[in-house]
Amino acid sequence: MNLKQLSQKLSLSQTTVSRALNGYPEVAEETRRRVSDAAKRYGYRPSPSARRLATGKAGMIGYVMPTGDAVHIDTHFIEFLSGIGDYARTHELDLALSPTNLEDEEATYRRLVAAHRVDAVYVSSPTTADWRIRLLEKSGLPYIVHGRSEGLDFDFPFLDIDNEGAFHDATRLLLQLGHERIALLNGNEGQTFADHRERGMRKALTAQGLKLPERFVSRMTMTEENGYRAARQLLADSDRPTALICASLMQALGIMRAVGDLGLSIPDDLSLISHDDVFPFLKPEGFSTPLTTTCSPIRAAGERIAERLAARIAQTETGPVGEVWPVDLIVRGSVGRAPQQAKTKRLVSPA
Amino acid sequence: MNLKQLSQKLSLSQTTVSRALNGYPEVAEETRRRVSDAAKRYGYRPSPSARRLATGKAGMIGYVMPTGDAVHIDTHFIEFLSGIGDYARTHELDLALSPTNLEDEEATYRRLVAAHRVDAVYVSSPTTADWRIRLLEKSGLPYIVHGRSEGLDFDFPFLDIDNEGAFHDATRLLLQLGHERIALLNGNEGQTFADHRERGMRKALTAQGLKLPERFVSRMTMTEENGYRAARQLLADSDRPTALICASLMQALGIMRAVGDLGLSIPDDLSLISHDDVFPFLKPEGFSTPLTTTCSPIRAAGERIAERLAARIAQTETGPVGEVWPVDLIVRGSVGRAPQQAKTKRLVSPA
DNA sequence: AAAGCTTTCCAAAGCGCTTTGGCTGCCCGC
DNA sequence: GCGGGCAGCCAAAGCGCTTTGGAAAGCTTT
Repeated sequence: MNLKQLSQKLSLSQTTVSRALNGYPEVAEETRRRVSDAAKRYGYRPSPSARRLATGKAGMIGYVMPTGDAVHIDTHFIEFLSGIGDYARTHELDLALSPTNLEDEEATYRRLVAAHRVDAVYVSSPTTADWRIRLLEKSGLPYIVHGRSEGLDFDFPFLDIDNEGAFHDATRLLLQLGHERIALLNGNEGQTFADHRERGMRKALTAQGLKLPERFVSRMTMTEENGYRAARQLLADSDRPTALICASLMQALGIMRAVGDLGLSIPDDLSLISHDDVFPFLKPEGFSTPLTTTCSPIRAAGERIAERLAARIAQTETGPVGEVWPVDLIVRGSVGRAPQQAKTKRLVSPA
Repeated sequence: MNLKQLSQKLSLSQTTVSRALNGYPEVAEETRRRVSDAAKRYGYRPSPSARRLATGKAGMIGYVMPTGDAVHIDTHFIEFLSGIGDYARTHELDLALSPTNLEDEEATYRRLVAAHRVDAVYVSSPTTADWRIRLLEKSGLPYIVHGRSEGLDFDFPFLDIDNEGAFHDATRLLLQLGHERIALLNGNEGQTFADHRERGMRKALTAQGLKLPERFVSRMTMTEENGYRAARQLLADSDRPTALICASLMQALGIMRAVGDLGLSIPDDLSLISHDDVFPFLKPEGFSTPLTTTCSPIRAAGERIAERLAARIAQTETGPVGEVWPVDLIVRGSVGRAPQQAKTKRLVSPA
């Protein structure tokens, strides 16, 4: 069933039917109802290709997917993708993936821009002064950055969560509980989200006249393995931290294993807070010691980005609109008062 | 630059230019050369939407991506996707993802089939008597299964690797080295690939008059964590195996960690063979003890599947074509002769 | 030399939608 | 009672490609 057939059934012109269905104003309400009823009854679905040809839109949003040592983004990536898909599915949008290895990444972006096969692009995991953003900005192709980038001399549209605020609040909570030696297991340096989190933590510490010593911060690709390693090292020290904040549940898993291996316990010996991007397969509330988290569903972000991308394609959204989502701090069993021992030790030999 | 403009530059009709570019026979070689030269010079790229509208093909291959607790497929999935993309990129094909949660999976498939928005579909990780295959077979939509399914009453097109042969050969190698207590850390039951691997192993053992006791096989989602757990348990036993075969590098990582924790060494105390799907970020030859693997690049499979899918769309391939790729057994440092101790023990108290 | 093939090209008709540029009534104001 | 404005509809012209149904030219065949 196509437009022509449908319009004949209704004894209307294709124009009117098309307009009725697409919500144009110059059609009587009564007619619009008739049309959409009929469309539903006959199961009419407009052909995407025809629509695309007529409108000149590709009906696709593109993503350059780096494949290679970026494995740590996988789980996040899949979940984010799902969010995009949730929206795309219901809005005549498709998701086109352009895989690339890291060396060809720039070429792949250029091709994407030149070939004009996608209407919009999204960029994930931006780094400081990210060249991809600069490239897209010049190209004129609609885009949105998931995250932020610093050090660029122009503004750009983005969606980010308040990483700084989240880690600030988490740190403050630990301080209120009497912790003074708090360590950070962060993502890699240069990743904006990681830099922001560290900044948030430092601000909270500074507000209490405390510092974050370099031996208490460790930056890494956020895997379980790396979390384990870093935690082992950190906790082996006699002057070990009494609290730990980490950037992903994967790291948290590693940390908890390290804690177990060392015969320590959470939260008695160590308070732990992790950021949680919300994976359906990993629930911090289900951990043996339920985990306190700063929590922001990455999937919802994907959905929102798709929505905004659609708006940018339709030109309903323009300009360097930035959106920062607040992050919830959800307190569960993994945090507690600073252990007495630590206090004592500090009295004996103050920093 | 579109077809019309190009044909005017060449003083030819659109028909001829189109045919020249698409390799139709009724065009003189000389003309074809002129045309493709000009196309290159002017940077002509046919509009996908127009082509799609004219041909009635969607120009897309679809994949229903389950998101949820299937996290263990992530890394494989991304790598496979890259392979598909490698082909798709150069062949006017796009990859459309339809994310779904497990409950809606069937509905998502039905929608995909009904909406007619993709020309072909691929199915991954088939299980025994997989209903998705049955559904697609009925639908008439071209599809290919990555892997196999048993218990269906019809044949279907697939691409699979010789999982049975691979694990058969791996087991035989271990037997030749004198191992008699060999354990298996497999994927989940019901996953065809896992069943095939177990079968291959059993056959090799049976050929030597040996059995695979149930306490020596453990089936799991193939994560590092699960590998670690299973290995800890398996190796804690005084009657522990002298060799281990596992189904993925992730498990192998966990196993190696368990071996380290227990103060054992590879290959002196334990020989280890893993299957390797070949990830760019995880090289078994780079492990501290280089790992012996049965090896088959999953990315190449993705590429081949895209190629065959294209052929099926073009009707150059029809019928239930099955393709089984051989798997290489690559011997590295992680295997050695069975430890003497084991032999001795066995002499004292034979099974 | 006429008829019949081939080879090589072309004009034009779609594919199914959107959108431009009217056209027709009808109501309003004067 | 007449011009202007507006709501509601339509015919037709694309969008850029593929493909059908010739047609012209050059050969071969009888």
